[in-house]
Amino acid sequence: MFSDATISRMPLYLRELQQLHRAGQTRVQSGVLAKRLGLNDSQVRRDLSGFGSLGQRGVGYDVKGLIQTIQNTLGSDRSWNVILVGVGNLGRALSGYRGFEQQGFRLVGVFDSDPGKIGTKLGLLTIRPLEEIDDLVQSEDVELAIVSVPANAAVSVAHRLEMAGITGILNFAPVTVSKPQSSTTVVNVDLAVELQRLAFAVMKSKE
Amino acid sequence: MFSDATISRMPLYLRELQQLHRAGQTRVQSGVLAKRLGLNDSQVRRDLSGFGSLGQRGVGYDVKGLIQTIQNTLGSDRSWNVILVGVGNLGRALSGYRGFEQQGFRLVGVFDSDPGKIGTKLGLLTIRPLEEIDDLVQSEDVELAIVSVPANAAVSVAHRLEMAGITGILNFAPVTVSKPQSSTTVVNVDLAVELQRLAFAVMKSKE
DNA sequence: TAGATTGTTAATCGATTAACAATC
DNA sequence: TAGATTGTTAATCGATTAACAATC
Repeated sequence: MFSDATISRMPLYLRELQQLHRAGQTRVQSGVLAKRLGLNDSQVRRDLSGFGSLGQRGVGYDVKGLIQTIQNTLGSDRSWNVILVGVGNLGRALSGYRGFEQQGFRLVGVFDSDPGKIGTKLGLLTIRPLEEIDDLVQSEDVELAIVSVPANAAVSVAHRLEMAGITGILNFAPVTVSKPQSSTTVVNVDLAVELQRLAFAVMKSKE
Repeated sequence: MFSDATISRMPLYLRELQQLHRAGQTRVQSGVLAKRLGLNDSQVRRDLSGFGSLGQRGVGYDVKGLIQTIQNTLGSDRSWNVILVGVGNLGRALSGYRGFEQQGFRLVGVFDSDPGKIGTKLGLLTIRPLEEIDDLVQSEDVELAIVSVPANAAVSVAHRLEMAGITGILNFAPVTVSKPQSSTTVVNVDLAVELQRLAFAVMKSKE
């Protein structure tokens, strides 16, 4: 139904649509969305056509209806329980990141291996040892985990999460966590890699 | 010479090669790199072939030599001066992120619009008002900026950075900053979008 | 030499884009 | 009706992969 490329653009459409909705817009055209996201208008129509005929020719798309359809189809109408593993600088910032809860992600547990951190508070939550991951995943029906541990710990943490029944991992550790045989989905975000991508793209554009 | 897709994988190759180098490995094969990054071995050879014939048939690639070639070609043998604009939770975490300096990125200035923050310290640097961006970009030859301001400020900040002569922006604000007509390169990283991509991919895999 | 692995071509696959009939 | 914009097809473009000769 939807290609991987289309799926990965859906959160962007959703974000723009929600912004338009907040700004009081009731309709939007493919060209407008395309411009805001730096895409081609054909691409936007093609991406959205997967939902069926939602637009009105000559008029555009209904902002509210489109938001609801995307959310319904892709599961962001409900909330997801999330845990955070690794409470360093980045982990702390991620735990307080407003954008997550705004999209229906509920942080229900935070974990670290450092005995000095265990038992202390992070926001409203108490930092717990990794050994308690299984229990919480069971009791709270946790599906997603954010991993911000050091590189050398990431693979074993990912394995533990998988064993605990986590179905999705957002990995910020500077290693590619990919388990080809497993059913756990992983999205890797390496901040240093992103900055280097920028630098490389700048170099290339200067040629 | 290099496709965009290849360029965006280069930081990943570099990261794995540096890890192998630290671990004392002197040689590596395309299949090994592929496995670590979840890629196809043909793809790795094709990506690396852009540098010329660096491998030895029957043997593999020289780890150290490959690192140096990538760095030389793509400008990560030198250091880049970087500024940070927006000192919230995320900005603070980014300013202390070890991965940046390890790859030759030097944070030379931090800026915020909040008078309450201006003049206070962030690590070794003093937070300054946005008005001083131009001066610092000139005096320190700054090429890259990390933007972690609220969504509504991001576009005007990006514009200011562009005017100041910044050539690359790593944008963490939840808006797509793209200036089609400008020569400034932008890489957008929206953390909420990444988490949602994960959730959508999980939904899709469950179908 | 035999085995391994690269470099590179050609085939495949998937994603983007242009174009336009359908229709609001 | 005239103008605008969708939905969808067909064409294009680019990226991935399989395969294998070259060669260490």
